[in-house]
Amino acid sequence: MVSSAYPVGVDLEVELRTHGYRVTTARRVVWEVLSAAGDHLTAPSITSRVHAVDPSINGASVYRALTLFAELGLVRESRYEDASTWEPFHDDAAIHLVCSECGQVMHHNTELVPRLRRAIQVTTDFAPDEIDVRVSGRCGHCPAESPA
Amino acid sequence: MVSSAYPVGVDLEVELRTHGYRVTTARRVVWEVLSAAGDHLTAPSITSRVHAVDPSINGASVYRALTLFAELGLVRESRYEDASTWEPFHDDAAIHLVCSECGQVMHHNTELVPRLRRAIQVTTDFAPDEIDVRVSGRCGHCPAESPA
DNA sequence: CGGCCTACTGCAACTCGTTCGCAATAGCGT
DNA sequence: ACGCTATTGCGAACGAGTTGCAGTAGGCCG
Repeated sequence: MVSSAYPVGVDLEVELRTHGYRVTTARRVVWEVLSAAGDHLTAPSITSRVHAVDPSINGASVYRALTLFAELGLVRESRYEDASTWEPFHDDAAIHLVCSECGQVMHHNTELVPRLRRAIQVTTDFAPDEIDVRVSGRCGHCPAESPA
Repeated sequence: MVSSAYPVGVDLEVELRTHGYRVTTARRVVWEVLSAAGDHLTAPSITSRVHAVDPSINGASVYRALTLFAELGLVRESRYEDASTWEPFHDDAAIHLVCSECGQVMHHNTELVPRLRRAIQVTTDFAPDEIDVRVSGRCGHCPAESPA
């Protein structure tokens, strides 16, 4: 249904109106920034990108928009390293590969995640909802650490 | 060699001395708190537990101790929800089951984690280091949500 | 066992991401 | 176009985490 791996095709206006929220400039710009990046962004970096588009949008409004989007299930907030990051919501079969050298976050789909979900359901009395997998390591573009 | 599922048997004194650090009251107390809990604790809650034992220990020292322990690989810091939590280091075959009702964090071991590690190694050019799996959901002790 | 060197601590001020209250503004239904 | 009110911008407040500095205490050496 969508061109990229992300569900960026979500119609923000419809989504907002359906739930009785107004479509405002601030919300539109924040959404544009998120969709354009398609990846993990920290709130401060979202704010600065938003400011690049429209400096009159206040930082607080960015936070409010992000919080609202999260409530609507349009984005997901996750706490990685020293800051929280936001990204368009995606299927949680995708896991996060975080390079400790360059900090880049990649996504990887694996059927091990749904399998993990089933395993939990079967072997424990825990009812799984979201599964968040984060792998730290070194990506292919970063040189191997020189041995000590 | 320990009663619980955690490697609390790590000898802090030896660990510190080996690396040329001094064994101090602050460090000992912080370590006690971590070992006693054996589970995820936020920095503020660690601080208050430390204060319960010895109110003269400053919050800053707690942070410094935690940071040091992390460098020594004795504890792991992870960012969950709205705060960072610390826990005694354990094998990462253990995944975290976080109950969204009562907030309790349980651990669960599964061979799917090592398998996931291998899968990443084989199918990507990413070299995995730590794997952190966090599952939100509802634990067996919390009542099912009443249907809308 | 006592003294010295310096790692470590307590304190307090500071940074910075995030939130909140309130008056002004701008969506949007009519 | 008008008016109701959700939403914004602003600035102040908040809280976690950090830092510099002077005093304290760990532990090595004699």
